Amino acid sequence: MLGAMPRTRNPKGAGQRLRGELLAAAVALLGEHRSIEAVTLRAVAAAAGVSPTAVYRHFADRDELLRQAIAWCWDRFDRALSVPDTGDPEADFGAQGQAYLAFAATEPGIYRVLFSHRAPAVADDHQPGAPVLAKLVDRVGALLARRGDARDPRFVAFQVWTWIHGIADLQGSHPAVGPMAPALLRQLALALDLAGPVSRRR
Amino acid sequence: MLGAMPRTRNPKGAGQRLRGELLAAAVALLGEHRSIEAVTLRAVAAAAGVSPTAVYRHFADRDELLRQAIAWCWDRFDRALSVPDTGDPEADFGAQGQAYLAFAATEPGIYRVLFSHRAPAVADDHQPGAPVLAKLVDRVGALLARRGDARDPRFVAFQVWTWIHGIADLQGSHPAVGPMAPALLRQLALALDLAGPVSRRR
DNA sequence: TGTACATCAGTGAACGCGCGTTCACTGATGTAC
DNA sequence: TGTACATCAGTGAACGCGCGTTCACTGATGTAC
Repeated sequence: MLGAMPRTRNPKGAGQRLRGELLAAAVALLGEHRSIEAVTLRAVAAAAGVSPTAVYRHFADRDELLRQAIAWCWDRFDRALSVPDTGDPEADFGAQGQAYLAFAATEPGIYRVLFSHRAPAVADDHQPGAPVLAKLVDRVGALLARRGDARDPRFVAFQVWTWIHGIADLQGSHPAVGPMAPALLRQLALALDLAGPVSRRR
Repeated sequence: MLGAMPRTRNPKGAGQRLRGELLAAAVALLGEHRSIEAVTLRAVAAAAGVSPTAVYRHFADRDELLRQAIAWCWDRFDRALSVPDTGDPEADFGAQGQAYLAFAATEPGIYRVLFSHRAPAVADDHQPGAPVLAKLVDRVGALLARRGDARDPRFVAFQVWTWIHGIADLQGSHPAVGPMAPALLRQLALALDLAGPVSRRR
């Protein structure tokens, strides 16, 4: 890929340019290998068309390089999930679900890496996925309020999240799930009484 | 662990004993590292208290050792899912769901490894998880029949599977999901009309 | 019963390789005079 | 305008390490005579 062309050295003030190229290369390799450990500093450098030692001008070590690459992935995921508010909570919820599954379908390796972390014993706020989850809780809260549904938004949000995560994760590894994903998403909203006629639950 | 004690050499006819010990060690390491690539032949040998070369008496190479270790994991998972048929499909379904989540909770690393494979372009029957899925389709079929529910058992089984996989996977990485798992499982059956009063769906 | 020997479980040294990291360096370029 | 120099992007050789795999071997033990 990038390593193929000889790559012209950056001009004097533009040393930061390589930093971005290294991060982009690391993210690409994370997606390809679907794993953090399999991404080597030397491979990232080679993909950016640069010698391994050049990496140390921008990152303290391999660990920092990969930590920042993963942070960049979270950022991309978070941005992919930012669907505009149209004032129709039901439609917005569906759009966000589609955006979630679309990201996981387009970047299955990266999606897997994002959720491959071991459970750290920290508060929910420090979890890397916290902004994503918060976004979901808000959306579900707005939707329940609009529908006059008295269920706990947090619990319902976890129902939505666990289910959509299962669809997202399996569509990347089980061939039958991918084509089913849109139907599964539609039925998810119905089964959880988040779309269609307001039901008995209050 | 095993490597600590000096280990007495197996008697003449019992060369196969080491084979089992190596597989057990490999499975343990797979669970610890939550990844296939991170498990080295040398580490497996050391855990079994044996020199690296001894592995080659039982497996052609590292690849075969790990392939067989993973097959053993599938077998364990499949056996964990074999809950007895009591004649009450509703209760059996709940028991199997609990068994599924219990396995993933007890062996989160192994569960993750089992579902970490890239999607191979083969028929469903050759998928490693095929027996598990087949078991689920059967159970769901029996349950729908008993409840006089005309939905497609295969589709409902995929709804169940994606959701339960999401719960199982996230309980191993997100601290808030674990304690919620039993409640999520109960509500799963209700939301999908697989428990409680038979609803409008036919 | 005693002994020679084939069998068999497992060892240990060695290989080439890719890894992360260090260190001293090169050479183009903007800037000060 | 010309030139010396400091700055800065990036290199290349070298290190110690753990990896998978090979090869020739060791030494205990069951068995045949």
